[in-house]
Formats: sequence, structure tokens, C-alpha cells
Amino acid sequence: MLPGYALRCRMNVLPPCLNSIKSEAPAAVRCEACPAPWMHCSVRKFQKGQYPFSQGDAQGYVYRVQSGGLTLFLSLANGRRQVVDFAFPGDLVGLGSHRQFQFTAQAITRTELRCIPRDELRLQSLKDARIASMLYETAAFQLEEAYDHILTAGQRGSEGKLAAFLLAMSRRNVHHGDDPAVVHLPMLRTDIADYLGLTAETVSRTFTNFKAQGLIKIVDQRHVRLIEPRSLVRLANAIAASG
Amino acid sequence: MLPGYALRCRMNVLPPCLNSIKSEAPAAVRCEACPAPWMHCSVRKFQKGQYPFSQGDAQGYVYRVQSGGLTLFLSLANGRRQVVDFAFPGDLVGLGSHRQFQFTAQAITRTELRCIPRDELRLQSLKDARIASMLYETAAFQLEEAYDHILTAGQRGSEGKLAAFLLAMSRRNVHHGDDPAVVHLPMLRTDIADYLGLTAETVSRTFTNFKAQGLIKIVDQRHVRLIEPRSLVRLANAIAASG
DNA sequence: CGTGTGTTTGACCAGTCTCAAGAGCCGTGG
DNA sequence: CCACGGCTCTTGAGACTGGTCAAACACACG
Repeated sequence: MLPGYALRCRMNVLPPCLNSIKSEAPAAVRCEACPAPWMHCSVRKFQKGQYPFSQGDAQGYVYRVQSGGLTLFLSLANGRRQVVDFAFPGDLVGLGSHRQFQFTAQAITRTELRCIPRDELRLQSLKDARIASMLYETAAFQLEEAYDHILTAGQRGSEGKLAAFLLAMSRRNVHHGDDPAVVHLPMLRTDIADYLGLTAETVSRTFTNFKAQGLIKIVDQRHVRLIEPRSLVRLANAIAASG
Repeated sequence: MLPGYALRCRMNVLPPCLNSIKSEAPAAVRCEACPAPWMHCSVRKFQKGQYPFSQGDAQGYVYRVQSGGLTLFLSLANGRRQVVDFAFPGDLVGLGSHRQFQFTAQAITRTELRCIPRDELRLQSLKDARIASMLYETAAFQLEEAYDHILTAGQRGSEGKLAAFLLAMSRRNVHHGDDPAVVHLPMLRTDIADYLGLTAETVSRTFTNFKAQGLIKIVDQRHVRLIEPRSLVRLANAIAASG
């Protein structure tokens, strides 16, 4: 349909030059492949609910989430939204070859974004095969997540969808070195609903449902403890039947 | 969830060396960037229903569809399938860095696949930034399509989903130089259903529904003529509300 | 011309959406 | 410190879509 895409990536699949941005230190480490440009990156702060960029905006930068989080979504003609992805610290947003942002970003909480000049990134990737290759891997990683999303959203029933979502968020936790059993859900129920193709009411009901079944424990509105992950896996039967 | 992904691409976003494969002629054209390896590619033929590869198979080649078509899907633990994509002549299947195929391919009709050695493609991409860069663009293109799929499958209601699907297939037709008004649907209704997250019955009913509304005309089981594309666009309200 | 597969159609039912109201949480201001 | 207002989340009841099961039909193949 409409060309709705962009790239987001985990920092650890990026070239070393970009990894050096990770630390707040003024870039003691350089690699010969990547000249100075990355180091000039400024940081912008956004309040909860603000839109760092909207679909159609000219895209001059690639953003790296420093703290907080983003909801990435498409606005549809009928007023609905399709949440494409969430971005958390370490994720990159806005890679790809389009001149304009293909979707809108909204800050989930107070969020800091580091701005990486897009053109220079592109120039470097054309000069250095290692960078281009890394970008390719990054895109492939993105694609993996996108297919995972298709799989999750393609689940029949609200239980399967939400279970798959919780497990996916749990895996993200692991990725950030957090406890896989306690899932942090900073986004609104509405965002989860628009991500899964459900309504906020159904999401809420399904949470209550899981709680009643003893599958999860709702610590507070933003934290869920997974009590029976195996049961959740069974519900989210999006497990490739190998062979 | 599970690492279910792979790359497929349109030929025209590939490096020139790969484009030369396009013609059946024994590669009169070479580009200095790409040495001989591409030229050795053999062609394998598959009957309707056969599986060129399955998820978990060791992945030695990247395949280019010469004729026919493929359904790419994931088998789920509960016996259901999630169709990830369809591949038609000119499309590449199996890019990406995984050692094994992440999903299964099934021939829609009699299908010819050209086999491109995967390791050599990778080696070349590491040596030549242009190839790596092209692969990156390709992956970005794939991602665009994946997000489009999310959008389509995320539609509420069967009419929106099917309308979006028909329009997407129509655009593919244009891409191949065919009439955008007559959509060719070589795949099974079941495959369309598993692509959209519906059942075959619902897909069938919705087709009948569209026909009754005068939106489409069913030429034969594999060809649909779009009578009121604008109405279909309205149904598939997956149109980014710009601004 | 039969057989098997794929497709259409029908009836019934489960599940989700819609609309609506109430409960909880948080920041603000008195 | 408490009261207020707004927003989010939860819960409820009814309508409706799409899933399931079952059967008839159409088509391709040998």
C-alpha cells in the first residue's frame, strides 16, 4: 500500500564507529573506518506525548534513543493508527533511503534522542563496505522483527496476540540486561492495542483474564510479572513447528 | 518471537551484475564489480505444490524466481500457517545472514528457480561497498513491504484486508508491466487467507460480497477485474493521512 | 468421464467491537 | 496536606463480524 517503512536497529549490530556513540564520553575510541562526523551528534529532549517527527517530514537525521522510548505509528485515513514498532534505549530510528519519514514518532515518556546526520551516514556506507554491510545486517534484523510482528498480529484471538507481545517484550528486557520475568510496559494500552490490531478494551480484558488464570501478576500499571511463561508460550503458538 | 525472516527483493534494486542474470542469454554483459560466480547459476524446476526448501534447511543458495511463483510461509505449532509473502518472477528469496531458511517455500504453479551461491554473494558484498549498499537498499525495500503487510493484516474487517491485498497485487502487476485493472491471483484462497489472517471461507465470502457491490468482476478463479478501484481504496483505508 | 482438490454457500456460535459508565492514578493548585 | 480535574484503565451489556462445521458446487487431472 503506502510506502510505510523505516529502519530501527539495535546498537550492537552497528559498526564500531557508531558503537562509540553509545557511551556518553566524548568519543575516546575512534575507528579508522569512521571519521569525525558521528561525534558531532547533538541530543534533543522531548516531553511525554511530543512528536519528534511526523510522517512526511524531511528526514535529515537518524535518531538513537538515549533514554525514554518512542511509539512509531502510521496515521490512517479513517482516524485509526497502526503502531509499527516501539523504540527503546539503544535503538536507532530512521535508517533507510527515503527522503521523508514514513511514519510518526511519539515520546512515550520523557525521551532523549541523539541526532546522527543521515547524509553522512549514507556517504560513509558507500565508501566503506564494512559499514554498508553492517547496515545491511541491521536492516535484516529489522526485517526479522517485522516478520515477528506479522506473526504476532496474525495470531487468532486476543490471548495469543497479547501472550506473544508479552514474550517479545520480555526478550527485549533480556537484551537490555533486565529481568525477563518482569516486563516493563511504558506505553499506553491504546498503543499496545494499535500494535496488535485490537482495541484497548480487549487488551485490558485479556490482561485481567491472564491474571485470573494465574499466568501473570500485575505489579502496577506499567509492570507485569510473568508467572507461567510456558503457558504464555503455548497460547502464543507462533512457534515454528520445525521439520 | 521466533527468528522468522528472510529477504526477497525485486531485481531492479539489485547490483548490475545480478541484473545481467535476468536475461536468459548467457551473460553477455558483465560489470567489473561482479566476477564470474553469478554466471554459473543453475536453474531448478519444481512442480505445483512442491517445497523448494523448508524452514530449518541449510541455506546454501539465494533463489531468483524465473517463472511461476512461490508462497513463503511459517508453520506454527498449532498447525496453522502464516503466509509471510508471495514471490513472483524477478523476486529474490533467501537473502539475509541466517545459516538456515527461516520459512518454507511452496511452488504455487510449475516454477523455475535460479540458484545463486549464497557465500559468494556475501563475500562480494564484503569486498564491494556498492554491492553491500545495494543489498542494504534491497533489505530496506523488503522492510517497506513487510510494514505494508502489517498495515494490511492490521486492518479491521475482512473487506479492508482483502481490498488492501487486491490493490497491492494490482501494484505488483504494474511493476511487471501488466494491466493494473486485471489482478492475477495464482495462489490458493487458503494462502490469501493465511496471508491476511482470515479463513478461506471469509475470503471467498468477501470476494462474493465485492462482486455483489459491483466493485470487482471475477473473470475466472485466478483473475479479478477491479471495477471500482477508488471504492476499494476507501475500504482499504490504510492510506496515510498526511499532515 | 470419474476422482480429488479447491471453492462457494449456508447455519450456527464464539469472540471481539462498540458504546457507556465507573474506578484508579497523577499532576496541579489551593 | 488535601481536593480537584483530567487522563488512563477497567468493567459491563448488547450488536455484529468472522470462525467453525458441514454440504454442495466447480474445476483440473488423469
